[in-house]
Amino acid sequence: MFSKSCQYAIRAVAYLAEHKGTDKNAGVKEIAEALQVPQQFLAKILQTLSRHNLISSVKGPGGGFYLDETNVNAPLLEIVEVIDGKNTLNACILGKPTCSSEHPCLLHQHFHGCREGLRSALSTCTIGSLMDGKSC
Amino acid sequence: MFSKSCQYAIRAVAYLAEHKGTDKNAGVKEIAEALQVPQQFLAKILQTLSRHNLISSVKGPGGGFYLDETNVNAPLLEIVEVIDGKNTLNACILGKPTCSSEHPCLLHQHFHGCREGLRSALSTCTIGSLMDGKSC
DNA sequence: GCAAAAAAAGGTATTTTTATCCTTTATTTT
DNA sequence: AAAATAAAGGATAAAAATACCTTTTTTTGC
Repeated sequence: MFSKSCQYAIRAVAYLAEHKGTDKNAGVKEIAEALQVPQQFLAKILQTLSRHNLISSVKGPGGGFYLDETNVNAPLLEIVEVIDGKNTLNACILGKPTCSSEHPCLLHQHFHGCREGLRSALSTCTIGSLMDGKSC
Repeated sequence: MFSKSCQYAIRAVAYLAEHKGTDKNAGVKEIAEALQVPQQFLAKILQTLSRHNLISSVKGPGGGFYLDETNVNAPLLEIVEVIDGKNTLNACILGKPTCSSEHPCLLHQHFHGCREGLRSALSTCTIGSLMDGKSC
């Protein structure tokens, strides 16, 4: 469903949300250790998120990543779209290019609801809403 | 969600089901062209399915793949398990090793229902039930 | 028996994804 | 100003997934 990059991205953002309010920023090293994921790989992902203004960063001593007041308003869906592409939640589960409600694949109806449920959760749930250990 | 191998596998089996009753067997070439997927890659997948007794095959002229009376009773879930592994429908959507109902990841509850819906469809729907162009 | 057909099997090649390394740039502290 | 810190960026490496090619085995029809 989601690539590892995307999984790491969502989890990293959740980490930032949970630690928002702390005065100090979270460095790649800290996040990677907390999530138990490869540090340099995560660094790339955080760069991408930062470039797309989904998270914020400061360089230098005491620097790291954090969420500003704009970041918290973005829905989680944007993370997915930035990392895995906008089509992730539209793709046919059997990879048929022609799959749609009009020309459903044999699993279409079973998967469609699932996908839309996820999409709506990811659209509704903002990055900020993950603060204080809340779920989506 | 499913690897391409698995997507091709399910679609190929569906093709066999739809063409069951025809007196002639379906060759790799025929199936690959019908599904618009790489022939040699599909050949490997069909081999695997055959080795696991999910489909049947005969070599030589007039040979090819078909479904026998045992094959038709297997649920589609077995295809998924053979190709992508038994854990496919249990894995956490965010890749957290510890994710469970007791320790849910932040998308757990939204994804859980989806996964179980799919699992139940794939368990209920046998290969044979795809004959006559039926869906799951 | 022989030639052709078609799957089985094994190996190789390509592409994509995941992961690491190393240098540069920006910032902060001393 | 110098040193330390941490992200940014570029290039490379390793692994996995996908795709292709060649040979072998089996079967069929002549």
